[in-house]
Amino acid sequence: MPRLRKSFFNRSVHQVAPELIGATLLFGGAGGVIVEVEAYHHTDPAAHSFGGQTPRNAVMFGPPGYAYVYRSYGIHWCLNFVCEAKGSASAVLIRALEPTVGLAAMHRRRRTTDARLLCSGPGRLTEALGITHAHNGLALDAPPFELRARSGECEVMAGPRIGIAKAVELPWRYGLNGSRFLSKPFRV
DNA sequence: TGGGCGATTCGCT
DNA sequence: GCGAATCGCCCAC
Repeated sequence: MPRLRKSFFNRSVHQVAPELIGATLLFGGAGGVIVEVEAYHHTDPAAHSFGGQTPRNAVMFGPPGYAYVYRSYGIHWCLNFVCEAKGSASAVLIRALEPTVGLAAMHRRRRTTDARLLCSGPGRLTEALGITHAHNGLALDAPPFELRARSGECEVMAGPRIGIAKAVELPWRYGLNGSRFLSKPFRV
């Protein structure tokens, strides 16, 4: 499994997002296989970067291959990977993992014994991995991040994104077909 | 300077 | 399935 380098992210979010399904994401020695992501493009009304650069979304306007972490609903942290060329302000939201590594630490941080509730949702997976605003802007190809490309083929589903009010119809949510660790099932 | 809102989760029904 | 919890960010005043 080759390690993902910054050049992997220096492409269209619509290429990168489906290729992240099946890849392995580790943070500080815990994590698993990415089973669900969403693409956000700077021309997209639902993207944080749509309204221009602000202190909050500044990382999205920087070079690709870095982590953009923001707070959602005043409670949860959400993890994004910055994509495309510097200034294009496009990113992939990581929505769910199949937990495989560091299970004990993730169960402790999530205070649950149910493996399906560890990383099945953007806020859940950041809590399980211990990711917060302190990690905003970190490079994805250096510790504590470790990203590895998927080893074989896998069946990727596409569908509408979740929890947004604008551009609801765009099918920019991607998931691993049949995974039990999706935050919500894909409509067939 | 203040009010409204959000890429969510969880518990209760 | 539904609604409360909860607060930083952004824009309008």
